[in-house]
Amino acid sequence: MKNSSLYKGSLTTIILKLLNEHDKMYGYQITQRAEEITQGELIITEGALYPCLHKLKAKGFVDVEVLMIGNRKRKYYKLTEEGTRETVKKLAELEDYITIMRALVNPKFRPE
Amino acid sequence: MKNSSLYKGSLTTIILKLLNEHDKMYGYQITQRAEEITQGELIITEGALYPCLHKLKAKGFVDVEVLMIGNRKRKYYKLTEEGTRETVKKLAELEDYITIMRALVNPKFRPE
DNA sequence: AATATATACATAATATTATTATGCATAATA
DNA sequence: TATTATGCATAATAATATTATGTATATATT
Repeated sequence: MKNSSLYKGSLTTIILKLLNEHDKMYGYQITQRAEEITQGELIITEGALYPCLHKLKAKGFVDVEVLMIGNRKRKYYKLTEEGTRETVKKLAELEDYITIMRALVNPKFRPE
Repeated sequence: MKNSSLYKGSLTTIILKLLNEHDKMYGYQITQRAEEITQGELIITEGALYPCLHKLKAKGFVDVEVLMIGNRKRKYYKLTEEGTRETVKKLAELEDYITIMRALVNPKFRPE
């Protein structure tokens, strides 16, 4: 997603955070919301999105609810309690990552 | 490196930046310097390091010089001009990445 | 009415990136 | 003398994502 390898490994964190502030979301909605927030910068591909959602389900981090909208199905994902804890953990990891990368990249942020 | 998938995709950026401020470095030295700067947080494994250095060489981003230290060889890597341009590019990508992740994770940093 | 685009899910083949394990060898330290 | 540190390298495997493809309904455009 984006022509930078840096996004590799951050999709789960992104999805968890979006779910965390929307109560429940379906796959397509997640891609649209991510694009919206980043002003078109972050395109989540389906080949990455759906396997990731299925894995979150398998780990018990989300519950799934299928709704029919007209003749079309939507699969809504909602964080479980464990999923909420995982989100907190992932966000803390992101903070750590940014702190460390900042130190590596900018000598000003390095420890004495 | 570290128990977080977020680092996936950032090794090349890290190495380029370290080379950028050291004139020339050898592989083992890179791992030690990274560990030093991050106070032991960032462990670069050899299985990731050497293939990455070889790829930088193949792309013309570094020149290699083999020196014998006693009976032991060291392969020094030094940025080429193209490698320096690549470093600037990668650092800009890192800034963009951090900006976007911040927006995703913290509503305060989202565009209106 | 026909066609294109958007919505909505899913998976297979492939590529990228890294971990873990292994191998070889010299130098320093306990 | 045995362990740890230094120094390079690669193979097997795992994790993560891209690209391509498939299926289908809904909406907008010509």
